[in-house]
Amino acid sequence: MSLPHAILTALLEKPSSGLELTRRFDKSIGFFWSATHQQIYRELGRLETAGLIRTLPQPGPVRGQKKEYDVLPAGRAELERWTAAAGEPKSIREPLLLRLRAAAVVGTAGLDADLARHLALHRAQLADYLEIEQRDFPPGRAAGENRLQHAVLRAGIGLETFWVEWLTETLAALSMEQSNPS
Amino acid sequence: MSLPHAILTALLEKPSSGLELTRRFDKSIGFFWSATHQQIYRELGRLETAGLIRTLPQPGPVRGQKKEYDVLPAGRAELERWTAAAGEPKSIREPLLLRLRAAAVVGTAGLDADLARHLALHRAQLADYLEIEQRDFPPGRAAGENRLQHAVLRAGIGLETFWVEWLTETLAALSMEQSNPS
DNA sequence: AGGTACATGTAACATGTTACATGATTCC
DNA sequence: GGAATCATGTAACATGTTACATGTACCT
Repeated sequence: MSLPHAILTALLEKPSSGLELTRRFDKSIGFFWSATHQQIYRELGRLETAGLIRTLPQPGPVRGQKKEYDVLPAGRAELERWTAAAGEPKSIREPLLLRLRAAAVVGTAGLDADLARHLALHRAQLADYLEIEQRDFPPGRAAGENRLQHAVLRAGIGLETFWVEWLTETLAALSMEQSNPS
Repeated sequence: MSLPHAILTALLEKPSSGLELTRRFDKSIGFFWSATHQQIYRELGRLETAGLIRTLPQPGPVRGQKKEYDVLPAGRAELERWTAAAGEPKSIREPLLLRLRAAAVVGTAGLDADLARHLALHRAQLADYLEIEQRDFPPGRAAGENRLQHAVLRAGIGLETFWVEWLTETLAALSMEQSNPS
C-alpha cells in the first residue's frame, strides 16, 4: 500500500497531472519508489473515487487533455495516519544475489560481465546523487527545515556506495576463482 | 522472473518438497528472496507442467502426502541461461524512505518510534549474519570453493550495516529537529 | 496533410498477498 | 477420538508489467 501514499505526497508537494507525476516518479521520487504511467493513472482513478483527491475544474473535452489533481482533507489525513503507522521492514529482494547463488551451483560462466555492468551503473548513480547533494545541501549551510530530504538522499548515497564496494570486492573474488580454481 | 529460478537453485542444492522449500525460503534463501508457501506450490505446479522439474515417484494418495521434486536437465539448462543473462539493477523500493518524504510534508509526529523499531530489527539481523559468518567462514580457512556463498553473505552484512548507520544518523537528526525546530 | 510531442487511458497478463480448506500422522 | 503438527492446495484479491489505443496541439 505504498503507491497511493507516494502519490498523495507528490500531490501535496505540488498539484499535478498524471503525466507530470510520471515524470516526477522518474526522477526524485523514483529514487526509492518507481511507477509506470499506467500504474499512476489507475491509482489516480481509485484515489478520486475514494474521495482522497479531486480533479481541478477544467473546461472542454477530457480525453487527450491535461487533468490536474489536488489532495482533499481526507487524503491528507490518510497520509498522516500512514506516515505515523508502523511498517515491517521488507526483506531484500535482489535478483543479482539470487544469480550469485545459482552460479554457485551451475557455474559462473558469463556472470562477471554482468557484474561489471552493474558496477558501472551504480557508480554513475552514486555520482548523480553526490552532485545533487553538493548542489542542494552544501556543507556551509546550516541544515534547516530540509533535514528529512537530506536524510533520504543520504540513504541513496549510502546504498549506492555499498553496491559499488561490494561489486568491486566480488568481481575481484570471482576473477581469483577463475584463474585459480581451488 | 526470479521466483522460478530461486526454486530451481534450491532444488539443485537439494531435492525437496513444497513445505521444505518454504522453510528454506524462510532462512538462507529468504535473506534475498522471500516467498510464501502459496507462491511456492503454485510455481512448483508451473515448473512441472513446463517440464523443468519432476515429482519423484511415490506410492499411495497425494493430498496431504509429502511430494518431492527434483530438477530435470531442461531445468538446469534454463537456470544456466538465466544466470549468465543480463538483468537490469532494480531500483530501490523502500516504504520507509517514502514515509520520510511524506513526513517532510505532513509532519514527523510518531515517526521516530518506528525508526527506532527498525533500527533494533536491523541490528538483530546484522548480529545474526555476523554470527553465521564466524561459524561458516572463519578467518583462518583459505576461502575455497564457497567464495560465492561468502560474497552473498557479505552483501547481507553490508546492507544491514548501512541501515544501522543510516537509521542512527537519521534518528539523531530527527530529535534535533524536534527539540530545536528552525 | 503528416509527423512529433503531449496526454490519458484499456486490456491482458504476471506476480505477490491474505484467507481459508482439506487430508495425513502422531501423540495423548 | 481429539488436538497438534505436517503437508498440500484453492480462491479472491492487490499490485506491478507489457503492449497497445486514442485523442490534442503544434510545427513544417
